Amino acid sequence: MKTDFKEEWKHLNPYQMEAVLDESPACVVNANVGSGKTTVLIAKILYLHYEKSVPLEEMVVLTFTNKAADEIISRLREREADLSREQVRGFGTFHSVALHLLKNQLPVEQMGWNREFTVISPDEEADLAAEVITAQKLKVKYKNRLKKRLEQEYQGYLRGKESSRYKDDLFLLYPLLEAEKKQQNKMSFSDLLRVCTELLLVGRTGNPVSEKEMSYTREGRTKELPGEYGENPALPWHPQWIIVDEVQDSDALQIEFLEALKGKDTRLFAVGDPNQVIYSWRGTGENMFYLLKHRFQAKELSLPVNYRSSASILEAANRFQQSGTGIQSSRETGGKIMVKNHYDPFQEAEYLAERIHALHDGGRAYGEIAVFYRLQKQSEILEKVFERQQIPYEVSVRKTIRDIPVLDWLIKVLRFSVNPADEQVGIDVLADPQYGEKCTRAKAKKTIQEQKRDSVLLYRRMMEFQGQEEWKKKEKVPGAAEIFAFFGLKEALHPTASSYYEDEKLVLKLLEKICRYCGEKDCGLIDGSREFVNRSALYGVNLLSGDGEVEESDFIGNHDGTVFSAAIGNGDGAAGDGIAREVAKIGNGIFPRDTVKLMTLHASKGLEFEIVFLIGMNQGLIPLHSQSMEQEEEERRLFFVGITRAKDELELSYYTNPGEPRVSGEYSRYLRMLPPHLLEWEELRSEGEKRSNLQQLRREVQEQIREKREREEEKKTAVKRARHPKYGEGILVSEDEMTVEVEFAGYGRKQFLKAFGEVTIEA
DNA sequence: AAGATCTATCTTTTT
DNA sequence: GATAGATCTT
Repeated sequence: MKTDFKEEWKHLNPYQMEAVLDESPACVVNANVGSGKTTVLIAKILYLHYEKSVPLEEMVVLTFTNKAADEIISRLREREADLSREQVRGFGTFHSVALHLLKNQLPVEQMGWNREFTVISPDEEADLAAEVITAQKLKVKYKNRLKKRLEQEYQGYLRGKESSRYKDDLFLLYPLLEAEKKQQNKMSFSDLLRVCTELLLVGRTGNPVSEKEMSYTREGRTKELPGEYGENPALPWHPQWIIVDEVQDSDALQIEFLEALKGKDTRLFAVGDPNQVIYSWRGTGENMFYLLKHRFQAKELSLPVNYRSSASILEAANRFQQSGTGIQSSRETGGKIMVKNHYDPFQEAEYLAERIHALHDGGRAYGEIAVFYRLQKQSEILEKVFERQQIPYEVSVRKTIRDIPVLDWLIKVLRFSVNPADEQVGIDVLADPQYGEKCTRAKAKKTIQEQKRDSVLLYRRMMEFQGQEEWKKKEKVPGAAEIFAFFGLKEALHPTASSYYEDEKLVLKLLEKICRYCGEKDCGLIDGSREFVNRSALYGVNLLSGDGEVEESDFIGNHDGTVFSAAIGNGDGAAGDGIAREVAKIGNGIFPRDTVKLMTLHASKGLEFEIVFLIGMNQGLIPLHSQSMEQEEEERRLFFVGITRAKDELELSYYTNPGEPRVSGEYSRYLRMLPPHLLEWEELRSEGEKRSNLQQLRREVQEQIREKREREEEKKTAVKRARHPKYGEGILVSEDEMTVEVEFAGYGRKQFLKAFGEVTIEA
């Protein structure tokens, strides 16, 4: 085995080598863009494991996304085919590792939860908070922004600030909410990290970081904890190594988790790039990289050499590098960066289609080309035009199980089944207008609180689930059809509804996935499904596909739930229900399909392409209007991330007539910040802008986009139920001034004139 | 209940 | 820098 690495290490440069071999107590690596960060990370793990005989189980490898964790594990598996799940139990996102520790090692009971706890999403936490507010008659302002407030002010609460920003009862809500979560035996994302951190700190002595330095620990909070772990001598557990990827993205809670996890003999190795902080608006601190270095008195190494981009692209990027000593190029030359203007987004899309065709004819694969933009909605025009021009493309769209109503509901059924203490999710299931028991939330609550098992089959089955002795055994995992029948799902999915076939297929697929998961984990259905639903909460999830399988008309995504929904340039991409679109899997940054990739600048982070078009380089778009200096700096980093994705060719373009309210017809000042000798300007603005075919294109595309938006709006509006004397209860499909359209189970869709007043719509 | 005032959102999205 | 929505003031 060892010789393999010697061979591989020949390709490492001295900086990379130094990082791999470093064994300082704490080390942070300042890794420039494209400097082989992941290579170093993997080499380091392999080095420690094979050369230094550190068992993989003694390493905790933390990433920020599931995708990154999956990439590391799969690269490891290339070396060691029979790598077991157990061996890499410490590899994953901060949250998934915390979950694993809470489930398997830490005495979670001491904090008021039970080992069978489930994980809830921020949405569910906000819903629960709203209920607590009502029940306790709290005065909380801005309830429509509760989710955001809950998250934003949590740090302040933990740090012992006296009251919330708006002088209301929010800080009274937190402890009540926590009590309710304990009562219902469930944890939010931040609970996972916080509770895990606190338990790791229990009874700890001789730590490099004293508890007083823990910035979130409130006076008194730690004292409430029991002082020791009781009879378990293995605790507290500390790994030999902690390895952190993309450390610039960590937040305060994550740093504290690191501090708690790090024992006095634990070594810490963290890699990151302060120039690629583009998510600080969602809570990442600005200087986490240096904060970490300071906290752990870490040695700082750097990876200065970029192996990705041409010399001219790097010279441009260096003007936007905000920290560090500049990126060193590994390539001698590079063509100029093209700068072009277009009349408007339509003309630009037409131009791009033409250019891409030419590139393809010249031997470039579609998959080597990407188009980046600042805003999600900028993809619409490109999509329509590329469809017409027969350009195969994929757009990055985040899709998860939660976006598919029937699966969202099914997961909730399972969540309640494995944790009947979760009253809230039970109510969600029974009161679901589409798949539930056609009852109000109040009635569902009564059913659950009074445990009226006999009234509703579904409720009874959910309550009986955990009692199925057979299903506790690992050798008795049932098939999907058996579980389907057990819950009486056929009835719930309305066998006569037009959506039944699709729903049933999706449900069975997910159930099969769960059964397979139990097999892999070698556990019974009860434990397996509890773990599965928890993972699905953290995984954003698309767990519908097995690895690598790509089926037509299927719904497949990679592990972090990102799906590149594709249209293959053959007309209606958004067919039917909008779910079963043809979709391709991306994993590990490798795109199996030969398609042009369309994505936002944010989504481009971590990827690379031979040819990159960065469009909409207008003042007010790149950079987007920002109200603070910090935000403006982040816009610059975003641009930096975008241009450094390109290996060979970079083309920037702007509109002279953007046609959007906040976007100026001026080109971005960022273009003036680039060294002029690197740019080649081409004036494309022509009279062609008035070509009639282009005007027709504009009209048609705008109409299509308008329709698409309407359809989406329709879908978003909550499902309303309607009642008709003859057809009974149905689901409201659409409504205007004159008519209503209702879908009835068994009768299909019917339209009615409002004036007749036969149909009553529920509020 | 109207009118004044405050706040966040125009954007990006992970767990 | 305009606007929608919630909250506060009267």
